[in-house]
Amino acid sequence: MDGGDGRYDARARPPFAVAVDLVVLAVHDQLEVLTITRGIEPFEGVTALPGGFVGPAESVEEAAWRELAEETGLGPAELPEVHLEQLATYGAVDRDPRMRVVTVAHLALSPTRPEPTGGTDAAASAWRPVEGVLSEGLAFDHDRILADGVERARAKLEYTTLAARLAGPDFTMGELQAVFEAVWGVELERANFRRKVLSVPGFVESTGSRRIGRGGGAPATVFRAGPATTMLPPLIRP
Amino acid sequence: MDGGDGRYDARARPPFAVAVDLVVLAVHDQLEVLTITRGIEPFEGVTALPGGFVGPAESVEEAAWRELAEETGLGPAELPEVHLEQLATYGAVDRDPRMRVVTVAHLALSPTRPEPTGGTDAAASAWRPVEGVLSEGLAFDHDRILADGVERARAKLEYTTLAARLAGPDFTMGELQAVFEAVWGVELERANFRRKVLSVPGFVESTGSRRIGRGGGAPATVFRAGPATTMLPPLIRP
DNA sequence: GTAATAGTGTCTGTGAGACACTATAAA
DNA sequence: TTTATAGTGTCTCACAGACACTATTAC
Repeated sequence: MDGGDGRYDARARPPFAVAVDLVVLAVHDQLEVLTITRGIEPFEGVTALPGGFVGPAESVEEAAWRELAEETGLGPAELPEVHLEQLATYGAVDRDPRMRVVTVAHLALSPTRPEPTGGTDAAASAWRPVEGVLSEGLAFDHDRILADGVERARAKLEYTTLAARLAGPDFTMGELQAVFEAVWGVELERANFRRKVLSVPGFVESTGSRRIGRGGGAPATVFRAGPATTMLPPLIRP
Repeated sequence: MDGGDGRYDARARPPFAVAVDLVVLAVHDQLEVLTITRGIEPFEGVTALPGGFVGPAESVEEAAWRELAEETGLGPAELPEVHLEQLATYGAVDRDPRMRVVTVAHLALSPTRPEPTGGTDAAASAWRPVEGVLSEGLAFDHDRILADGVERARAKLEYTTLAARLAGPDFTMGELQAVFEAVWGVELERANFRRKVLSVPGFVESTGSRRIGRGGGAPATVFRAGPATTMLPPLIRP
């Protein structure tokens, strides 16, 4: 790790702070992201991603889960339903004007859109459409982090079964298709989509019940996520 | 980044060190990785990945390129031929027994296997087969980092044109196929492989010349890497 | 009735996999 | 000659995309 050259003295090193930032995505009608409005300088009043510093006694992964729980207000019962993975690390020298901060960004995909009552400043948290947030801009380098997170989510829908988690505890085939269409920003052919999803073993399971959607129409079979995690061959976006 | 809660004091924070570690891969006959043998405790005499600390005035990415140049001895002329990308960040509390170190691992793919004459301890650097290194074990959590790096490389060959860079400045179709087979550890069907590679626009370009390989046989067309970076549809490993 | 959604059937084109065949080199 | 590699041809099967058709609900 240090190249074995012996140049090692903890006190002599300048202070690095290590943080985690979260790209928390959910689908309502469009793709939405959990944002905060900063209450202090720098970037006071500007939209930013939730996050915080990694504590001395917690791993980076533990810090990400802790921040996720704090910002969403989700409890131990609902948190396991959220998918959390490391996204990338951002370490430009001047990305934070206050001091040297290296942040490990994480991507979270939530089946629901919990009211952001938790966290240290609840009123400043809000779910907002990704498209609007990206066009209006974010504090620090959070524009790029959000863009990278959205791209990761888009790519992961292609070869994993994560969409079934994003679609909620249960869902109709139309609702699952709507998740793909919202994340990818495209329209899919209904019949081919259904065939593909049902052809992947363990992607979805029928619950046996049926449900009628908003605009009427025939009752649809209700599914839940199955045990599979990957899709082979993938479902490639058009 | 700090959640806007104002709990901010650089001096009050415990010292985090931020490091970069490198998984440098090249294909000779098998898939090989650049390793060092640690000269100091902890893990003195144990195989490890090259790496080092991020300096106060350099970005994480700059530190990765600097370490890559130091460890491989490659100069400004050859370094651009190496593919370098961020792999993942490892932040367990006790991953380094000396102090809290968060390391940003990077993956490097080199077309050649330069003699590791550079670095601070040249004699301790060596190219070794990935399979053997993984079975013998590595210092710190470098086992997992190497395994993650190899898996990333395997996945990237599927949907990018990186194999053409790994195959060297120029290569025959048989040599390019050998790169895929070494990284994936499988055998591919020659005719179908050739057709697939040639069907991707910009994957490879013919140089016009021909070359005869080790075991004789008909002279083969020599190719070089083309401008394309992605493969659609992908070349999926069996 | 119309509009909207769910579910199924079917045709076509692309491409991967398997395998056969010819050509050109070294030993 | 044998052996090894390069290059091409062809057949089959899986699957994505497009589109048509019926069924069931709300209005």
